[in-house]
Amino acid sequence: MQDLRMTRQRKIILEELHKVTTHPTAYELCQMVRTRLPRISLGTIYRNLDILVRRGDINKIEGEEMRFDGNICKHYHLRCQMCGSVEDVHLETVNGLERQAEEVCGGKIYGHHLDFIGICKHCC
Amino acid sequence: MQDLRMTRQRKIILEELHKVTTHPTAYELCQMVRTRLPRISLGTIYRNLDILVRRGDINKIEGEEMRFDGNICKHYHLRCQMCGSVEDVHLETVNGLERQAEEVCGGKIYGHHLDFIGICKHCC
DNA sequence: CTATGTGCAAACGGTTTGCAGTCTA
DNA sequence: TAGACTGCAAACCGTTTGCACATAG
Repeated sequence: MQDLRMTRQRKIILEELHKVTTHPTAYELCQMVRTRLPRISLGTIYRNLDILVRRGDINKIEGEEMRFDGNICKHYHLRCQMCGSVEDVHLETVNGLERQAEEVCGGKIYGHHLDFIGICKHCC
Repeated sequence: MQDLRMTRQRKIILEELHKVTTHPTAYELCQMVRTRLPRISLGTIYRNLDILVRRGDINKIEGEEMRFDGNICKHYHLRCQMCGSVEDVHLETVNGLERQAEEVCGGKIYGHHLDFIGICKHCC
């Protein structure tokens, strides 16, 4: 990864993502950023999110559509089947699974993602 | 879910999916089915996969692109960062997580998905 | 017989990219 | 001042959908 500049756009994208725990989509984040940079394009949002993910500054959450997470501490998520939201689950992450999995299927395992499936308390 | 017909197409899609443990994409499955039904359309594949998922006959695996799993027993997956494959991990699933998560964040939690991140033994 | 299913092709929607001009370091 | 970055618009590509015809039950 070459010489990296901190542009006004990149800085504000990161700031806006750090303001929330809602894991916005690129489009939602674009709306948030546009309150401060009205002319920013969705393409710039995507390009910057990609760079920030590759630098490890933020996390990508895959699903029906991509969401982004400014919290890079290990944690789990709850996906609400009702409203589609992705909420943090403040639970101790399970240890030792990687080694077990490696024994069972070979290869090199770095970590795991865990999503709970259910209905969030807001929709219940 | 109304009156359900077992068409030639639906039957063969299910059969082809049961033949493999590779979690094919809709397009890959279409190629497989076309060896037996050369004129089947991708639209029909998608429509049938959707019905089969809703009936609980197969599972949908979300990610960069949708994949489908003919094995409906609870199990985990290894996502290879190198080749993009999704492989089964024959490991006991973790129990009791749902109750813990429900205590912590409320709502109603039915289950969890767990994906290991790493490099499969084929790419290592 | 009739509602469900199919093939086809066009539409959709999230994401990526080419380009010409801009701005950070 | 060079090369990274931006806004814009078009392209991309996986998925969905409308339609006229076919077919399972």
